[in-house]
Amino acid sequence: MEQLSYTVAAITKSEFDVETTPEFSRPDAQFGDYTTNVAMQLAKPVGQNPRAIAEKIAEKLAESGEYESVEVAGPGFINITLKSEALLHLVRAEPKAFYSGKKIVLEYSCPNAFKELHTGHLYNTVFGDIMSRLLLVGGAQLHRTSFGGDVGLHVAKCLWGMRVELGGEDPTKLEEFNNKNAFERASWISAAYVRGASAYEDSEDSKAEIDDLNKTIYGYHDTNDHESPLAQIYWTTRQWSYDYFEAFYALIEVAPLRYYPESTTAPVGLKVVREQLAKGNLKESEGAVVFEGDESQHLHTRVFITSKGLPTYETKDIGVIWLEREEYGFDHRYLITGNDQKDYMRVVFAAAETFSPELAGTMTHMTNGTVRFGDGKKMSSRLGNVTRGLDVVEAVREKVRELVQDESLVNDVTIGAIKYAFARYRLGGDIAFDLDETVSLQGNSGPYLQYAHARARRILEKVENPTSPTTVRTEDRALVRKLGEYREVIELSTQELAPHHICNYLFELAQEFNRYYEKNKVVGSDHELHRAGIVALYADTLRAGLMILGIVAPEKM
RNA sequence: GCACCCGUAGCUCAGUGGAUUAGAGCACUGGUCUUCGGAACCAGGUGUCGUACGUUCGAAUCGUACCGGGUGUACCA
Repeated sequence: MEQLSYTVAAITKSEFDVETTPEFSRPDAQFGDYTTNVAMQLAKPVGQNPRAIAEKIAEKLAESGEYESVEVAGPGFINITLKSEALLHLVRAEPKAFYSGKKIVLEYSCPNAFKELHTGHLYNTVFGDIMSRLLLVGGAQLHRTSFGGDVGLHVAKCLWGMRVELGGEDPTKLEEFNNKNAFERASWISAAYVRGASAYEDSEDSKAEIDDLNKTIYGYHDTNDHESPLAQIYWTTRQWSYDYFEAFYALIEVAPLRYYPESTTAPVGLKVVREQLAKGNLKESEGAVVFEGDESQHLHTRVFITSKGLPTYETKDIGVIWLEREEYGFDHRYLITGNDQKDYMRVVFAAAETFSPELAGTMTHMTNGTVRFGDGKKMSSRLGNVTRGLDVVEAVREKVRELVQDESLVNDVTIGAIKYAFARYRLGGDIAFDLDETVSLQGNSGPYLQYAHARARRILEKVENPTSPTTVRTEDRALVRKLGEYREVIELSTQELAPHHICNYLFELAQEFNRYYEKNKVVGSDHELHRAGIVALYADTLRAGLMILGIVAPEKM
C-alpha cells in the first residue's frame, strides 16, 4: 500500500506538479483491491475535473504493468486490482512495528486492596491486557502497571469489620484460613468490608472508631509497625489481597502487573507537591494545597493536600507518575480507567506537565464505559445484580459447559468468550454484555472463531503435505485477498490500540473461508495440496489473530 | 450554569479529520446440498445515520444551534 502511495505521489508530482500523500482504502471487492480518491482531492488545486485527473493517473499506473487492472469509476475513483503474486505477497507480509524501541508504561486494572474486582475491573483488565499485547506486537518495550489503595477509609472500614469477624485483634485467629484459597480469603475480606461500611453509616461510635483506625493504619506505614496485633492482621490480609489479584489474573489468563500501592506513592507525591508549592505551581487556598486549572481550557481546580494535611488521590497519582518514570524512564505512558475519571485525569496531567514540562505529550488517558447486562434475557436473571468479576467468569463457564462436551476445552472457550466479548467493542462507551451472545457458537463471538479454527485444522489433518500456494486460482481470489488484509488490520489495531478491528476482521475472514470451503472441495480434489495450502494460511492467520487477543485457538472442539 | 461523552436497522454494534448503492451479527422468513466437522452456504431491509440549518461538486462523518441520555465540576477514590 505504501508503495502504491509513493508511486501515485510521483505521478501527481510529475503530471500535475502537486505534492500529495494519496490514501488508499479497501473498496468493495467488485471495485478491485485498492481504491483512491486522490483525483477528487486534486480537482480543486489542479483546476481540472476529477475524472480527467483520474484517467491520467490511471493511464500511468497501467503503463507500469504492475497491476492486473487500473480503472476509473464514478466521479473519479481509481480502482486497482493486484496481480495474484502481489496478493500472495501481501498475505505473508509482516506488520509494521510502530512502537519499536519505545519504552512504554501501560497502567490499567487498578483494583483497591481489601476489595474484590468487579465487572468494571474485569473489563478494564481484559482490555488492558489485550492492549498490552498490541503494544508488544508493535515492538514496544512494555511495562504493565497497576495502582490502588492499600490505605484509606475503605481499608479502615474493612479492618474494623475484620476485627469484629475475628472477635478481637488476635492475629493467630487468621490461622483458620490456612487451608482457604485466595478467592475464599478475598470473599471474607469483602464481607468484613461490608460490615464495616454499614457500621460506618449506622453508628456514630463506629464511625469515630473507623476514622481513628484510618489514621492508625497510616501509622503502620509511617512507623513501620509490623508488631502490634492489629498491624499484623493488616499486613497479612493486605498480602492476601495481593495474592488474590494474582490468582484472579491467572484465572482470566492475563499477564501480571506491577502494583503500586498508595502507601508507596503518597510519600513520593507529597514530596513533589511540596516542592511545587514552593515553586508557586501550586497554591494554598482555604487551608488546602490546590492546583488551579486553566479555566480557558475548562480545567477545574483540584485539591492535592487537604486542609487536614492529607494527600489526596491527585497527589498519589503524581506519585505513581514519578515512580513509573523513575523506574522505567518511559517514552510514553498509557492509562486506562473508567470514563468518570476523564476530567479529573486531565487536571492531574495538566499539573504533572506543569511540574515537569518534559512530560508534555507523553501521557495518554483512555477510558472505558460501564458494563451493562442484557435485559429481559436468561442471563439477566442469572447474573442479575452481580457485580463481581469472578461471578461473570463462572457464569460464562457454566454456559460453556452446556455447549462444549470436552471438559479439557471448557477453560479455553470460557476465557476466549470473555476476552472476545470485551475486545469487540470500540473503547469509550458503555458496553452490553450478553451471556447468550458471548457464548454463542454462531455469530461474532470468541467460540465461533475458535470453532472455525478447529474445523480448518481437522481438514489439514487429512492432507499429508500441503504446498504453500504459489498461484491464486480464480476461486481462491476472494479468500486470498481477505488474508492479505491481515497485515493492514493489525497495523490499524496496533496504531489505534483498538482491538475491535481485529475481531471484525477475523470474523469476516472466517465467513469468507466458509464460503470458499462450501464451494471448493479440498480433500480428494485435483487441487488438494494447493487448496490445503490455502487452508493452512487461513488457519495460521486466524490463530495469529486470536493469539494477539490472548485467545487460545484449539486444534479440536 | 459550564465542560466532556453518547444518540446509525426491532436488539447489540462497526463505519466518523468527506466520496462509488450506509454495513455486520442476533432475531425472523424461505431455500440449497445424499455434510472433506451443517456450529455451513444462498436469498429476503421503506434505516428521517437524534433534529434543524450551514460549508462543499459531495456530509453518518466537518461547523453552528437545539433535543434526548450519561458523566464530571476543591478537600472521596
